[in-house]
Amino acid sequence: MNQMAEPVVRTTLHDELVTRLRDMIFAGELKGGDRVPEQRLCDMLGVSRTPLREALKVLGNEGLLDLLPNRGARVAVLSVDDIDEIFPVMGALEALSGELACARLTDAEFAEIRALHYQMALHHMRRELQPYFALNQQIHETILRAAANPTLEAQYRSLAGRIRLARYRANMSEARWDKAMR
Amino acid sequence: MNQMAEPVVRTTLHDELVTRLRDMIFAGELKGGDRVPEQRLCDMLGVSRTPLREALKVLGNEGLLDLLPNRGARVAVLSVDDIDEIFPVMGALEALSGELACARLTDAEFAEIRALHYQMALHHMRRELQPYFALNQQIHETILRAAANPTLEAQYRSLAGRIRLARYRANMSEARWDKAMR
DNA sequence: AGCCACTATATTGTATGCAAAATGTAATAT
DNA sequence: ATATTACATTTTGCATACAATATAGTGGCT
Repeated sequence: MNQMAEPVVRTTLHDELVTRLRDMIFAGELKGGDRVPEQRLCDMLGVSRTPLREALKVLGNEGLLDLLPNRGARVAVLSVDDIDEIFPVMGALEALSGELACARLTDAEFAEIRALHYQMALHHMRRELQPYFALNQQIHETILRAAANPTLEAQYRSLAGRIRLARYRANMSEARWDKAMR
Repeated sequence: MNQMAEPVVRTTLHDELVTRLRDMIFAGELKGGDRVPEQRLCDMLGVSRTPLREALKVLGNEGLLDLLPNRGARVAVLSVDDIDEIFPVMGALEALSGELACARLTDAEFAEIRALHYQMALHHMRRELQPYFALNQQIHETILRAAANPTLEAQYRSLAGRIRLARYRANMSEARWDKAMR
């Protein structure tokens, strides 16, 4: 027994459904404000209502769905106020993330991030929104991983997910990543 | 119709159960590492397993319970590493909280907090743990409310709840509230 | 036509039932 | 006596069934 056995990935239906539904929301298959028709989803996914509803409760708790008693779930819609509320919190978490990461990063990794950052600044200068956001996210992911704090990661991802509900995520602006980077 | 009607508090069983179980965990009726016997709880609370299980899923997602597939839920136990992981995140949120609060506090409110803070320092000096923690929490609550950011509040409370699972919450130390206060 | 009451339908909330998996126990073998 | 297997019991996961609430459709009325 000198080889580590494959960890058995035994999963439950509702867990699967949580991630599945999350993805559907992010992919826009379930759009903001839409009702979430339980029965239809059950048919689509080939499961019964019980696990699906368990998943809905979890997503409701995460803020991705609004759960109205007796009136079903709706995909959350973010008002401008909501966004203004979430951004500072994400900012604080990013700042901490950067702080923790700095203490652990090797020079090589740090250099890589600097390179990504430089490239991102370039895209920004050229107003190339799409690549800019892609790099931006990649940098955050890298820093977050380097911070090596699963709690932080979970909290951040949760908020990032909510923000993704907002169609326009313009001005995830410079001031913030400067701060996040140090 | 010149008087605002009482808002109808129409609640669902699983929502009720989420808060109920949370309280039971905080009160220590369900202790760390214990199995959570579904059937027994159902009998105690007079509900069926369906809403109870929905509540368990939510609490699992919050990190208060560990959900083991096919093996039930256990009240989460926090390792020292877990705590070390959570504290910096809470610290960051507290810092933000203080920052936001400062921008909104009236002089009177600020003075009140200073008074509380002074009193707390006194308790600390005299090594009166119990009153110290009580005041500490009161101050945090006040600042949190003053920050007027429900998202921040929710995130913070979630972490604070997890921390409450740890029996010894010694050294929620000075360095932190200095920072949180400015 | 527009508005209200009423009925029919659909959707949600909760309870129950059943199969699969895990836990506990007793009997057997070493 | 310890370890191991086989069996009985309990517990979990999921599906279904039933009751309560909301939605929508219809007809009558002003």
